[in-house]
Amino acid sequence: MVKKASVRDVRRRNRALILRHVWLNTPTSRSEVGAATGLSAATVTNVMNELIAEGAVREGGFLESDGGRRRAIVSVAEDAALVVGADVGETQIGVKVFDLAFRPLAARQYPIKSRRIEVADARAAINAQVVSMLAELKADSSRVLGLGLGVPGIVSSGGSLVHAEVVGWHGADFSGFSDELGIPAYIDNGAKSTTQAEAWYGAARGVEHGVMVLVGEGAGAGIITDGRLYRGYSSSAGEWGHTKISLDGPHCRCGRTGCVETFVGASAVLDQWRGPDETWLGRETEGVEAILSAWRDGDPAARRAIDGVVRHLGLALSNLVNLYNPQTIIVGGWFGDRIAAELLAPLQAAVRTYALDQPGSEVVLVRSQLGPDAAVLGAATLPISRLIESGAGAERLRSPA
Amino acid sequence: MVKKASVRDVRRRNRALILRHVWLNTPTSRSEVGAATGLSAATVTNVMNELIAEGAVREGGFLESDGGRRRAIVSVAEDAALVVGADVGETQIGVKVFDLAFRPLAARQYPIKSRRIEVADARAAINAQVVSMLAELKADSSRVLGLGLGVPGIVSSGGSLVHAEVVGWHGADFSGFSDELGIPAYIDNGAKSTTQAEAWYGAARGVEHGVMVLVGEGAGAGIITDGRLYRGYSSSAGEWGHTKISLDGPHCRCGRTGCVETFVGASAVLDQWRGPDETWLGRETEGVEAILSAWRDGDPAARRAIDGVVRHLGLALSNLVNLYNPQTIIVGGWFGDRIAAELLAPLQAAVRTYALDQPGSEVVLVRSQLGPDAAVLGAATLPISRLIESGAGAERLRSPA
DNA sequence: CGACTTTTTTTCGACTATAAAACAATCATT
DNA sequence: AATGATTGTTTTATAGTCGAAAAAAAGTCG
Repeated sequence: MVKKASVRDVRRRNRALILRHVWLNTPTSRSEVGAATGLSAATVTNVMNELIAEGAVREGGFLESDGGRRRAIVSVAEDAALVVGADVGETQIGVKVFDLAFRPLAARQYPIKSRRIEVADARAAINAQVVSMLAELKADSSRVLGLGLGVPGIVSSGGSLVHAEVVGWHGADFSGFSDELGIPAYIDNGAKSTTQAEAWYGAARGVEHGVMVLVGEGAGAGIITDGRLYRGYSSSAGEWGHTKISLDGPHCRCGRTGCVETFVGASAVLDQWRGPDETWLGRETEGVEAILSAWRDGDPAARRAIDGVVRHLGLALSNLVNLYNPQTIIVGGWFGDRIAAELLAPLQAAVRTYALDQPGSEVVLVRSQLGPDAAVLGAATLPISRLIESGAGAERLRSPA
Repeated sequence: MVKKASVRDVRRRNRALILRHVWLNTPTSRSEVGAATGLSAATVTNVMNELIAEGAVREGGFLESDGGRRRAIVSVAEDAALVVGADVGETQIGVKVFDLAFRPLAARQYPIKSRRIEVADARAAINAQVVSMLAELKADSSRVLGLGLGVPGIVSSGGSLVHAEVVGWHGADFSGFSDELGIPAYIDNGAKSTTQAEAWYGAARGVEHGVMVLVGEGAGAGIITDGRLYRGYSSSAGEWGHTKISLDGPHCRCGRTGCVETFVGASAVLDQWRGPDETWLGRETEGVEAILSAWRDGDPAARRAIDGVVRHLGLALSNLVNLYNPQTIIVGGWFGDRIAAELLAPLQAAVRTYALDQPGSEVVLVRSQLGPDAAVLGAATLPISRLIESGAGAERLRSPA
């Protein structure tokens, strides 16, 4: 329900508004912030000087004048702290260290061999990578604002338990993370954090109501509502990959049947092309290039399979259109992006065919822009997002840099 | 995106908070309001006296004391204005006049014979009913705070155009309504307004994240998110009845195939029971009682059909669970309510089978509480909802009563 | 050099909520 | 019946908020 408000809330909100604009448009100026937020120049000056004093924003240099006083440049205090993003994917764990302007300072990959990684192993791997990267950068863990972690499952109980049926995690405990590293940790579903990245820096910039779908081996989605991620009662909203578009259909690795994943996931499509006997494990990307090439050459089996993807994906997306009424659908994921690159127009046509006229005619499909790095980048937005929304009283920012 | 805030917004919000509590808990007292909203006694007194001066709230009488000063009663100024609710259903148009405490003062029904009513006819019928009811009540149209209208379709363009593919309305224009009657009109999708009614007075009271489904001839849904109705980009979100759970399947009246409606709608189920040759037009409710009775008697065909409803409805609901992650699902609509009355437990079991473990285990199914009147009641909440959210500077309330 | 423009800061007024004190009205107990 | 405790409501004083307007700063241009 709506909570009561007081004058303090006004400040918190406007601080967040200003900080957010600086972050997403750095470098900028006070007058620009005023125009963009609608706040008066007086308030902008007032709040900005607070933020500068606290170390979240840096002032320096001027923009050229065109007939008046020069605008003083304000920008993110990029060296005030570090932020770490980590993403547990299906084939690897990626970890990156960024400065506060999201420039990457170090990156590591940790391959997952067995498809099903144990929770303890994942935690240990991430811990080890972070420790070694910080050592390499000669940075103490106290300089790190936070660690954002994207996981391939549902995050519940305030971000400590992870449920990922497809990799065998049932209530995996991630609560001790921050203690072990001495860094505040924030955990979120990987599809959601990837969506957050596209919303800040990619194809979903400025989108108020949108859906991002990630299609790879499996299928996930992130929902943007009023410019924010939609979470639902316990943060698991948007689990599109296991919605059902068929009453029976192929078996899914979640143990059920008819899931979207089993129609549009990469290996499902490859199996449909060459039959289930030929195994693609470990070389799915090759397989996808092969089927696309065969499709371009007019191979009938490839044509059937690709047509099937467009039809099934179009249908599954039309359900999202009817239910969420988005203005934009961003198609991503390594397989989804390949499909979108070749077949965006037919896919959009399929969506409009299956969706109701009114929401269907308004929705526009676009490709994702950030590519495979989005997951780690998105994970790194978690601590920043928290910082901005809290209005940034971050003590960590004031520690010596 | 988030808008800037100022001290005025604080007042608007707290006014809305107080007014809302008075409305939904009338009669109440200042101290109760303070406890419920978290606002200080001083603020409550201050705002409440404004509301009383403006005519939205009435003071009178006292509650018994149990060891202190008596609480002064404050309540909705029920006779300060009238409000009209109208609902265009599939078989009839219902219109009711309420006072501000939602006590019904007059009610009318207008049967729709041809299944497909013309827009002009619907407008004329509603206008005529409203005029005659007001005459009967000896009330001038200037005494009416507003007319809320629920329609069986998508409402766009700020509430003036209605798209209802299944009744043949493509961009039907409802913009002149208020002028003709001299009453401010508010239009919304019928499923949404019904959901609003259950949220205020029925099974969805206090639900922050919920889904209400309405199953009759067709199927609709209203989504509650953070205690408010979810609308999406152009207010059409929640069109669950035409999401697809099958790749081909039976033809739907929307012109597509595989829609949820074609599996769980009343006539679809009756057709499945007795074959498409027996027509149930005009006696669907009889038919439903007949099939339920046959089902209780162990009739195999009825058993198959009812099992099918539970399975298909469970599957279609599980998609909503995965996508919206609700804490509660309210099952309503005339057919849905009958099913829920007999088969709520198996239905919940089916939902949990098909949904992912985590969101599935948390969701609870309940029956709707308000019955068929909810649609008209919900429509009447539209002007009140607007009044409350605006913080109620309503001039209409000050006109002589 | 002076007029004009643009950006930023300062000053001041209008509103808000709340804590604390004051006031009001009741009950319970002696 | 008097007294004190308790509960509800109003008044008063205070701190914090934004924004309009004035002032100041720092340019451009003729």
